[in-house]
Amino acid sequence: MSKEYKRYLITSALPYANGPVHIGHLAGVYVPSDIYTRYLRLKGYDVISVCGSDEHGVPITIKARKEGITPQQVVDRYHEIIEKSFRRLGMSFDIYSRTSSPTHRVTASDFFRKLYDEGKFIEQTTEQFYDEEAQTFLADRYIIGECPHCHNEKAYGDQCEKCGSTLSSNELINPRSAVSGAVPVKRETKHWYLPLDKYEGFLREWILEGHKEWKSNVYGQCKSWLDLGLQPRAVSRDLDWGIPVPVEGADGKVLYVWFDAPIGYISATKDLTPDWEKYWKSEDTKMVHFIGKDNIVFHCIVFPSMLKAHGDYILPENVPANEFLNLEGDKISTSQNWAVWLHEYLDEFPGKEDVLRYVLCANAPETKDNDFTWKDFQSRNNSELVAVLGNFVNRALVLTKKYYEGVVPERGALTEYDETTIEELQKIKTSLERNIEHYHFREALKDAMAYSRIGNKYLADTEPWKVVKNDPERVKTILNIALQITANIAIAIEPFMPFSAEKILKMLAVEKFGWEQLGSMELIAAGHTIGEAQLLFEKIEDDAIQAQLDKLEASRRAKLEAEAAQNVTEQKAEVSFDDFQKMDIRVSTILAAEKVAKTKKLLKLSIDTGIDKRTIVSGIAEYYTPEQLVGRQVLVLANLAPREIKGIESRGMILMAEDALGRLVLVQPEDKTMAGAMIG
RNA sequence: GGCGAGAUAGCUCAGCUGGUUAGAGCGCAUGAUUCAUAAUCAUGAGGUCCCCAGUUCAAUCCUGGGUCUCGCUACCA
Repeated sequence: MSKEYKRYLITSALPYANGPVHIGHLAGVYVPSDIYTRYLRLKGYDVISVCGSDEHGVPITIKARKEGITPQQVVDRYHEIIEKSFRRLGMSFDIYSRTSSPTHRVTASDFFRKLYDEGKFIEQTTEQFYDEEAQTFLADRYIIGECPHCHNEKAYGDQCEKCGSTLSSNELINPRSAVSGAVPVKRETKHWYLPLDKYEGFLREWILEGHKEWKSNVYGQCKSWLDLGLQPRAVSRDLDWGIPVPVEGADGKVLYVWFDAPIGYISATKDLTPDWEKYWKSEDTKMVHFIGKDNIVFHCIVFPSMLKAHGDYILPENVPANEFLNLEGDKISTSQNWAVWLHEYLDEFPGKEDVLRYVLCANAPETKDNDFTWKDFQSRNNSELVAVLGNFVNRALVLTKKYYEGVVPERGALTEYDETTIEELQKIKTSLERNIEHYHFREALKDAMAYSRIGNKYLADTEPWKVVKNDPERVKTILNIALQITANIAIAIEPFMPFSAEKILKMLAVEKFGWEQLGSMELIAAGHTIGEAQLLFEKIEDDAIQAQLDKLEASRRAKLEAEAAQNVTEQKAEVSFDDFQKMDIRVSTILAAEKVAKTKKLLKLSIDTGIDKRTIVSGIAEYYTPEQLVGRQVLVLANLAPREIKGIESRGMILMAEDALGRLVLVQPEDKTMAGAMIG
């Protein structure tokens, strides 16, 4: 696939405007996207990079309701935070737009209308829950009820946050509206569906045959979906926040957020340039979507089907999706406040934008989920950026100041060693380019760092501080070369660390170079006077790292405590003593335990209840191994009606305490007690 | 259990379409050095390339089976 392209269109997943951006977003999408874009620009290509806030959808309306403000106020707030923090990090989007913009409204609306007019949708009337008091249809998220699995009273219609089950609102026990509290009724509503199944053949051909070079995670996911068979997907919703469905009689209906969001790429381009069609409708444009793995289905299956249905637009040439970044061993979680937020980082580490860019690129989850740790952050800063890159640049500059008052010396005859060094230096370029063009940014970054490593080695081997004593002419050549290497570094690191690249240029007192000059030994003329030397990076001490670790721990604990306090369920209805007496709870001993085959959570336990020996199946395999359990005493509700689980008759229930996170802990007598002892 | 992705040095990762002694950075050890932010440079230690079987003259790479990790999904009194 070595097609020649005339221009590039880079898109980065639209951040959802219900919260700020964290390092997971950056490592997965934005840092790689910016590296790629900056590289293409340096090469002088016609390239535009578009992004913007995704501002519609139910979660934003829920957040607004919770805070007692309008959805527009929610998105205004986060749009500003996100845009500003992106800019501060040096994200070089040509435009950062938003889906609540007028252009987008028109674009998305027209897009829908064209497909509608051409009969590309299926219309279907279904029954949905309706809140008669608030006079509105209720999305699954807006319905609260009792979870059929764990009996949590506050389960949502799409998911129970306590036990993690995926639900549909029909399954909820005692459903009620989150809006008014009213009992919802079923009412008919009409929606439009995009028949994805009709595009299966096209997608198969296009992806499975035409794009075998896509990353294995992306290709594999696509294949999986295609093999499972695609279903029509609804493109509208009953909601009052979003883009109205542009069809007569569709009052109260908006475009479903996944339908309108990717069109945001198009409207952003429109806002950027009147020439937007050139980027979206010419086959000689190369479009690349940078996304995280959670977005693969939309960008590889749904959006291409939409574009295909529309007919005027080109398709992405590649979709280099990254995996997820973990933080200190745990999943990044907004709700548990387990994250490093970009805007906070920028405030707490002023002037260290490039350090974050560097670490997130060096550690990007390109092939599998990866872990960000503050210790690694510190180590990469101190032993790579400071010790290798910053140190070399500083050495070259300080030596020049010291020996020549900052005037670039003439280069004389080259030794064989000089020649070898220069050759080695020039070899890097090919690898660096290939790696960036194949989205191997981590490797590309190593290549970029190689210039400094070679520089350090060159100085160590040529020892100008010694040679200067008896062969000052030779030192001129050495330092000239060292300065040329420094200038090369400014080019090579620009896509990755634009701030530092700029600093180097300023210290050298030269203008920005183009990519094609990489490898040249003529970047700075002899006789040129360089500027003041300053440190590119500074060491990060242990206490700064510890402060971050403490902060993480503290914020998570605070969040957990707050949640736990909220989640203490109300006292149940009063029972009589007789009711209680009906329950036969006994101290029992676990005799044997084994995992139930083909399940993740179930253990089959042999129990001595004192009355008899029996089998109980219990869902605690995630918290206890069979070995831990054998011999332990537990409390068992013995006279619970037997129930068959996975083909095993379970007679009784092991009593367990469940914490706010749904973790289970066994309840057991404080001292060893006779099996069969009654609890009462 | 189903689907997808992974499993290579203490850590984080490269290894293109199978081919002689499996690589890099960090960390560690020893030595050199002092221009430089106690930075640098050299050398070294450290690997049953998850396990088993198969295909092949040859397998880290291909095939089959298994184990473990992550994500989605199912089950979860």
